[in-house]
Amino acid sequence: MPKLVDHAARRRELAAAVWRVIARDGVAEVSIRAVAAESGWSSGALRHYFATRAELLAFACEEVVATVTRRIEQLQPQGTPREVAEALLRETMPLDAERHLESSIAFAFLALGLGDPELARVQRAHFAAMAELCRVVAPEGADPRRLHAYVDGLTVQVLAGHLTAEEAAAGLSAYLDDC
Amino acid sequence: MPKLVDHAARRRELAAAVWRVIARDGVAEVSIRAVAAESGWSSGALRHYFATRAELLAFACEEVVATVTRRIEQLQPQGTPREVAEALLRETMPLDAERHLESSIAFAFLALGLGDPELARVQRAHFAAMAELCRVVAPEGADPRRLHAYVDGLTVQVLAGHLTAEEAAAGLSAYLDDC
Amino acid sequence: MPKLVDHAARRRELAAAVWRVIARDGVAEVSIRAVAAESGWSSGALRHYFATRAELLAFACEEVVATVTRRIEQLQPQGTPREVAEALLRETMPLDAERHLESSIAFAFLALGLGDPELARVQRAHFAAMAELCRVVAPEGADPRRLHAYVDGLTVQVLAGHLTAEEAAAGLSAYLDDC
Amino acid sequence: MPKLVDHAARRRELAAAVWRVIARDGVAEVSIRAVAAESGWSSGALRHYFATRAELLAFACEEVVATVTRRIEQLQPQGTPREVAEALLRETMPLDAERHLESSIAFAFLALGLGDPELARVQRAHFAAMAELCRVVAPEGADPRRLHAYVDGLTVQVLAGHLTAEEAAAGLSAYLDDC
DNA sequence: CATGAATGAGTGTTCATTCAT
DNA sequence: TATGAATGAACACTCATTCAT
Repeated sequence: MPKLVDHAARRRELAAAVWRVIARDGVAEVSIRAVAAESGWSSGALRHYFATRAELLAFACEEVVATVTRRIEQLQPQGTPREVAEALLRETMPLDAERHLESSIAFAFLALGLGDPELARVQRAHFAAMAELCRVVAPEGADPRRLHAYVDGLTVQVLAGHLTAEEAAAGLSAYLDDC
Repeated sequence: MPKLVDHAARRRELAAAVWRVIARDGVAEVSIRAVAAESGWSSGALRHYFATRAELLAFACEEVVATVTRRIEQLQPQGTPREVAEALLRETMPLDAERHLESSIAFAFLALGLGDPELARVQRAHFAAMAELCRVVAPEGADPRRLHAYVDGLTVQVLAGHLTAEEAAAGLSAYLDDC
Repeated sequence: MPKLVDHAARRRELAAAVWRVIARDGVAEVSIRAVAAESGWSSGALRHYFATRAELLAFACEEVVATVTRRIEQLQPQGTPREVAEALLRETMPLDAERHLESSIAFAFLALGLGDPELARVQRAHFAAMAELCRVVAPEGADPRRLHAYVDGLTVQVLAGHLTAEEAAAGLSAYLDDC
Repeated sequence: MPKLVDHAARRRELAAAVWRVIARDGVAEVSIRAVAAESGWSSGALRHYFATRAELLAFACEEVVATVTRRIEQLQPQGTPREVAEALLRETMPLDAERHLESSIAFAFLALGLGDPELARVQRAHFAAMAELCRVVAPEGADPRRLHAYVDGLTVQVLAGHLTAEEAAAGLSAYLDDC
């Protein structure tokens, strides 16, 4: 009997290594060798779990989105609709170190995806999920699409260093107040 | 008598070649060779104007920002404050082919810049200029920072294919109406 | 009770997989992995029957020769000596799909064998067997070595696409007529 | 002014390195790195003269054929038609070290060419040229195609180690005598 | 100023081989 | 016996950079 490996778990482990490389060195530095070194496996070993670099990147991108989605689905925020909306939207924004990492990875893939149809597909699904979330949580009378664009704008500005996390959080809070 | 070359003009010419490569093949395909071929110069010739690839990229990024800035400064839109605001902000958004190209280039650099301090510096200047523009044109009583984030969010969503140019333009118009 | 495996049969089965790979993809594409996939066994399983890739190739080469030899030995062609000669020699030439496959495999190994002593040994035995066959079937008064060289020349020219199977067959027939 | 290199000469120089690798290590050992090492250039340098490995191989193959062809065209053998025929045909056969090298290279490419259309094209041209030569020199009443096949058969048997150079030469001589 | 030759390290990918299970 | 996980070196090819001319 051969040694058996949980492929799905190993793929997630390798995707996490991709994230760490992106976070530390930037998306331009993601190479098979760099991910192998980061994960502690040999470069050949990655081949058992991802046939190509593109497949690895697509999965790593999908996993970021899935991670955020899972977290939001498991949250059962209590409170007024206004409080629920703020709690859920904050989960998607780069307001602490972990969420900043997630957002910067998703953002890096976004730029990469401009030239990669497979990544583009994953990302459109991501935007659609965010649009749906905004539709659900937007206060009565507020335009969920405007909310979505505003949240995305805050996110970009935090990632680019134009806003601090606190400024973005305050912006969101004020926006919801004004609806 | 030495041959005299207009360094600044040549650098702009090469930056334009960078843009064309990004637009056609994606930011991952920008190499010295590709830019040399696109510009019609030899790869060695680029060395006289940019010491390294990083320097070339930083300048190409700076030039995108400068181009948008110059265009806005030269515009003298007529009409009500509301009309002026919309006209100027539309100039910064990917609403036609030329502006879409500019925005996607700036956006590509943005993702790249997450791991490159020099690019990050250029981009922060860009955000600061946009913030200033929003401060100037925002309707009385409206929060210019909220406007800025909203416009950036619309831009990202168009680039990612989540919104069409028309939807983004309509969003901006409605937003200004509501202020 | 241990599981019993007919090693010789398994080795022949794997050799046949090698042939199919050569026929479909060319000799340069013969890898352990490709043969494993083609045969339906795991790559590790091949290790029990062939210690190295070179050993596998040598056996696959030997088997081609042995297959042709067995077929010829089992034939009991009827007719005049002239008819017997033609029938047996045609068995060795790439005149139909199956024999073309055999010949092209033997030929591929021949080129490979120029740099591999083990393959070279197998191939010299092959030439010796063909020489013996020609000695037996050559018409009285005809030089069996000349016949052998002529048949080999026809074979090469068919494999290289210089002659069609029909032209080669006609050449052989005319040659035997002229003896 | 840049350093200028005679591209055609450099390509021939690199093709010769390919030949030496084939002669010493076999056709399976021809890699860009091996040719680079054999030629004394860096692997990157080869890229200036051949865009891909396939291009390098095709040129090296073409050059073998061209070398033989040039040598035959420059020969002006004296004597009877019988003597001229023998002299020219001997030039194409592996009867001395240099010609053995040439033939073994051409032969190695032949096996490779079974799976490479570009090489196959070069080789068909080679066979056509040989067929033409045989048509020109074949004694009156002799079948030039039979002569061609016989010469090719002798060549294969020498390369495979089945015949010595002397035996092949004697075979050719006797064949021409018998026409 | 401009060229293009040259380098050598880098890329993704493939591979034969080893080995614990 | 058989599996498939794992390694690490090899492959073709691309690249930024250097430099003699």
